[in-house]
Amino acid sequence: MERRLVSDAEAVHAHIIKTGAYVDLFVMTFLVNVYAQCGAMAAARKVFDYLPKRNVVAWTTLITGHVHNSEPELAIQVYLEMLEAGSYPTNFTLGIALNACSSLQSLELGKQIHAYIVKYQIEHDTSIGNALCSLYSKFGDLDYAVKTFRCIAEKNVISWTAVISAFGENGEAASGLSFFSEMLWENVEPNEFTLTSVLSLCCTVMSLSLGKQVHSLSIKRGYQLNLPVRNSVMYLYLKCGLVNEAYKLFNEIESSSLVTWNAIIAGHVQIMDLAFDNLSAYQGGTRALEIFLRMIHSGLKPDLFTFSSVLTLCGKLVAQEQGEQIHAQTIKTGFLSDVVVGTALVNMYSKCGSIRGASKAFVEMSTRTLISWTTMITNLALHGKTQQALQLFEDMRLVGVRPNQITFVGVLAACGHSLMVDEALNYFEMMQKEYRIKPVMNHFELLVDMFVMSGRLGEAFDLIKKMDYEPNEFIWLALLTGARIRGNLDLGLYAAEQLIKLGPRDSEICISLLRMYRAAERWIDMSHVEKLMREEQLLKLGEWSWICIKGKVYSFEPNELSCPDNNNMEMCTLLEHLLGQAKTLGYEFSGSSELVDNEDANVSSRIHQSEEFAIAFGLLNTPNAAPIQIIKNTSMCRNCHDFIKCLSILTARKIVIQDRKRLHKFVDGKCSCGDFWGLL
DNA sequence: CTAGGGTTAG
Repeated sequence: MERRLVSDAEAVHAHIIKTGAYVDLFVMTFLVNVYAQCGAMAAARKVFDYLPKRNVVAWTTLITGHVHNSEPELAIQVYLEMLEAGSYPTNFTLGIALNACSSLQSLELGKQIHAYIVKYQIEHDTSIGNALCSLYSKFGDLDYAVKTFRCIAEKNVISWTAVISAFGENGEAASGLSFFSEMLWENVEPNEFTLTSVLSLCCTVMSLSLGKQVHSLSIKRGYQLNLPVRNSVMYLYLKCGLVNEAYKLFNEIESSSLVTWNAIIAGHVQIMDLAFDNLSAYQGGTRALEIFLRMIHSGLKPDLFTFSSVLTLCGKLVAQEQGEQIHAQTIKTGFLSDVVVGTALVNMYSKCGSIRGASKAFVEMSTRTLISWTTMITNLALHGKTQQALQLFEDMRLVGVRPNQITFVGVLAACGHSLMVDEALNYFEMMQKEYRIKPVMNHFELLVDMFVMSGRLGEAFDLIKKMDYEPNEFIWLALLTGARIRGNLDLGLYAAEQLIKLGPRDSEICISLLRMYRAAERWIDMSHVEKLMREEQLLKLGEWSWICIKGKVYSFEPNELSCPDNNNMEMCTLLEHLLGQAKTLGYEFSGSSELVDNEDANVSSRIHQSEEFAIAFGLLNTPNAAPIQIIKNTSMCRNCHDFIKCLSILTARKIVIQDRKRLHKFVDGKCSCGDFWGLL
């Protein structure tokens, strides 16, 4: 609704006085509402205080005004004042009072009001039931929210919308969608609120086909110009990869709101995960940064949604410089005190390679949620800080925060870094016995990896057979590689067979298969895989690295040192020079890049991996002591890894590389990954 | 004269 102007309210007020209508209770209650709707609560209260008489509608109007103007404490105060004055609340009053309870985050007060409702046996009333449903949903009690919904005698659109969004709020999007079909089955017409909510659920479950149906339904119902509906559709399309459709909607939205901008930025950040080997996804990241700057330029003020997304973006672009600028802005605007923004900040520093910055941000948070703790634990694990991660996990339990599945993924990853298999198994048991958490695929992946890495192939295989999930390619690949290295050909070939059944998706998997078959002298299988690589065009993942300097992203491809062109002459010279120096430190080119696995490879035609160019570019374009921060879409090879360890000594720079699988932080000749980076 | 749903973030 359009926000009214105070001057309009005053004009109405003057008119009422002139005509003498101020003696009329109905008219004056209307005036209270008018003042409330333009945010002038002091004036609203003054009019209320001069009312000739007070009835429950007048009280309710005042309470509603306070709730809508984000003054829930005052709303409850007035509600109590009303009870003291001897007025009985109606279903309208109780509904808005329950609303005040959820903004106040006071479940206690909500329960008191609920008790009153039960006492007078009015929980079947539609408006009361609706309010109760959304109250319990906001407090995370989905079961109770559904229960109250079921209690409603005559369910209307609002009841259905309330329960559908309750599922969304509590991470049960799929069930929410089945309630939507139940609603249609009952012939209840969805409105723009329902459709927006449902579109958001489609987005969560990434169901483009259903989303498209809902989109056309919303057009059929005449909501194609409704802004929230359009925002949701745009976000859905973007997140599902229909970038052009999303842009079209974005450009068509004339009075784009902050939510529109936030959604398009967030969507870009989301699709960066969609295709790691896709350059355009990363260009999407750059574009998101540009859109953010454009938004600022247009005079819109970023809010907590903007800041959370953009901080995540900076983490994904490994763009610490930008991240620090955003950090400063969150301080200036006060949004840093928001727990989601704080958590995003922790994540940003860590992903940029600064675990100290992350710890500092974490310690300085005034409140922490489960997600904040989990973020910090997972990131400590990412940096190879096993003991600190496990200690933080204990701290978290000590302050009474209950871990979830993802927390345990972080804990197991921390154990994995130090190959603490038995400790990991203890935590795995704790998760199931003490916390009744069902293991997910990630847990099995980490455990299998750990077993394999420590040579306990039998236990790895037993675990694979025991788990409730179909083993995925990661699992089989880990087993295959471990078996090959340990010379267990039977097990390795079995894993290879399973991988073939899954249909290898990329060249890294194919290369592992080739190695396995070569070790087992299975020449026919080898040629089969080679054929597959040719036919499916899996021969080589396009390989890139990126570096972000001053908000601009530069990308690099691998190249031969022997054929510099004008663009890379300076970089090639620098690399050549550093290569020579590295040799004096004992660096030796092993002759074969693991990715290429080419027996003909020899020292004279050493190929520079893309990250080396990115590093050279960084060295030439950043100040002396600045860290070099890079992203790479494939896994690093060992050869490059050795070279970059030397570079960290030679250049006295911190070098951070986020590759396809993990974070490498090179300082003084050492890497945080501990030199084994899994078996992929 | 008063209400009860919605979009974007970690």
